[in-house]
Amino acid sequence: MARHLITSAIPYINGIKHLGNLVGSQLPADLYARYLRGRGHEVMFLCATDEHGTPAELAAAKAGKPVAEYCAEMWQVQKELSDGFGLSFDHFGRSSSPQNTALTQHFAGKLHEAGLIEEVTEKQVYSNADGRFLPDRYIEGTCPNCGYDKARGDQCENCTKQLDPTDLIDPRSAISGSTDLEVRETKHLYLRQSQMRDRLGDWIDSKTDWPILTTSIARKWLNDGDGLRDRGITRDLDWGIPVKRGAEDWPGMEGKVFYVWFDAPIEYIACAGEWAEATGRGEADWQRWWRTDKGAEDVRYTQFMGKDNVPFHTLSFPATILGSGEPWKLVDYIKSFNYLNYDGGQFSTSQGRGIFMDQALEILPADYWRWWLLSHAPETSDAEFTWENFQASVNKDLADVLGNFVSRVTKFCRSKFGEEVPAGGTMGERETALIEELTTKLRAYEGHMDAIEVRKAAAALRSIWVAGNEYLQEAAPWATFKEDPETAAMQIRLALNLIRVYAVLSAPFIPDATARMLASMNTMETGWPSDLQAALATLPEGHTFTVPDVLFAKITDDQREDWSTRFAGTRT
RNA sequence: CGCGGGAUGGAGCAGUCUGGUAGCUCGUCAGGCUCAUAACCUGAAGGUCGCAGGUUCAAAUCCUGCUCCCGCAACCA
Repeated sequence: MARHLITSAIPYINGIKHLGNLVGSQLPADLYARYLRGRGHEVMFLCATDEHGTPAELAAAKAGKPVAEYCAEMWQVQKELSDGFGLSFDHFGRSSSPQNTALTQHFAGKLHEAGLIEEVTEKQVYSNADGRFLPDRYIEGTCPNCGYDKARGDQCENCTKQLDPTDLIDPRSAISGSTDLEVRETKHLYLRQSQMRDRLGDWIDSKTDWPILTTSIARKWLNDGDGLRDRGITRDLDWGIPVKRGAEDWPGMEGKVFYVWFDAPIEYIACAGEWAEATGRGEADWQRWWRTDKGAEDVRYTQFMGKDNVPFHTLSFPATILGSGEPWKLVDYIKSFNYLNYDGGQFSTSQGRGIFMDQALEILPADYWRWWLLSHAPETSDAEFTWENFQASVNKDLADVLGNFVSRVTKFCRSKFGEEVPAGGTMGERETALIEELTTKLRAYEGHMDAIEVRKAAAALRSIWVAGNEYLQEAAPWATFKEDPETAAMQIRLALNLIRVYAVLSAPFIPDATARMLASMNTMETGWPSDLQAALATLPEGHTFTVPDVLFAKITDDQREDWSTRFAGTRT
């Protein structure tokens, strides 16, 4: 038994997440966590909401609520949706927690002691009407290059030229539209990542088993241009973690907060503290996951995220940890994902384009989404959601292959033997061959899951399901029953046991269906069936069961067309 | 010369690192079965692997050039 720490990129607080967000981090992380628990490992699976920054303030203002209240409400909403999708976090925390506040300030203090913090005075655009400094992206104006009148302060979307806010002609606030802007001097703290370039580079180079997507993005940032740049870790905002070094005030930094990307990854650690508090545990209980001097040296730490998050997890966060000089656990493996597109374009939170977590659960159970998203996870390139593909995959895999297997076995048994595992008969060559074949397939499934090859794991699981149908076709208990009821009983006994095995193996992908399969098989035996021979004899002769309702109803053409139309536009 | 990912039968993908008769799922067609959610099982047709060169006995796989798609480009997170 090993110990696994798993974190998913923490979703931003400013709204309900879409399926693209879900499949890029939380869902595959959950798959892995459930699998490892199923194999009997000790798992700590953490996630949280990322609550700081300008977008949170603006979203709260739009909702007409104080930002703290808005975040608390949205945390609740996201928590309920993650429960709805069966995301099995040990704790779903908040980056605005007291634990994260203290820890973020602690790290800043340590980095300061190590000489890795630099104070920089810079010029920033201030909007008098909005009463706030504006990030480059929130300044609009006319592009000096192409004349596009909605160019942003960081880049013109029309001609893609990179800009400085001061380049813009007739600049205005993207928030209020006000042109009453001025450039003010302000002081900020920079993390001297450039000092740690070699250490980070060596560390990345040592990760030869990481996905290409992960390491290539990291290397690009390390080597591009002048190399890794220092990064501002503070902002002129009201909502955030006050800038302090440890418990002490930071002279000259009054009224400023840490940059959201500085405190967000630290929440991975703080979240464990929140977990300990919420479950009545002490410091040692969470530190044994995070401090290599306090029991975490045997922990394997795996992070899940979309590709846009990679630089912060391969460079900025490790820079924070390494720079602190303290023995915090560094990530062992980073699994990153490309993007899921929706019907020819991007999912978009800001434009309300695509399917959002709440809408998804309104129309279909979580297992449908979990199965499709995971079996089509954008691992090697961007992937695309289409209703046609979704309907076809779900109907075939879940309804026809798995659901129908459960249905045909249980109904046949009920009609010929009653609702109990039939007695009699002995296994023959065909059964030996089946067990051998299933064992091979199971080892392949385990291999892909261990390697976090999500799509391959889904394909392997599916082929395990298919083997059941192939066996039934060959054994043909409906025919055997006429001349040799004892042998038919053995065949069905095996098939009923196979349902239980399928339930256990499928749990990481479709936990709700697993629960229903186990309930109908009237069993709580969920140990991993490493030894299939033994596992297929778990339900004894005479064990009662019930025929379950249809496990997965098919998606009809009418439903598909209806949803396709309904989700064609943007969310209102 | 900004960086990275991708391009394989109608659709979605694997195979590329470690060259050696192109594989999987869906769809299509044919057959079988009749226990089952008109489900299941078997078989077949269909691709020369974005384009052009090169290396080699042999290239989807290695090298060179090019085209197209997607993302990123550090103060959005």
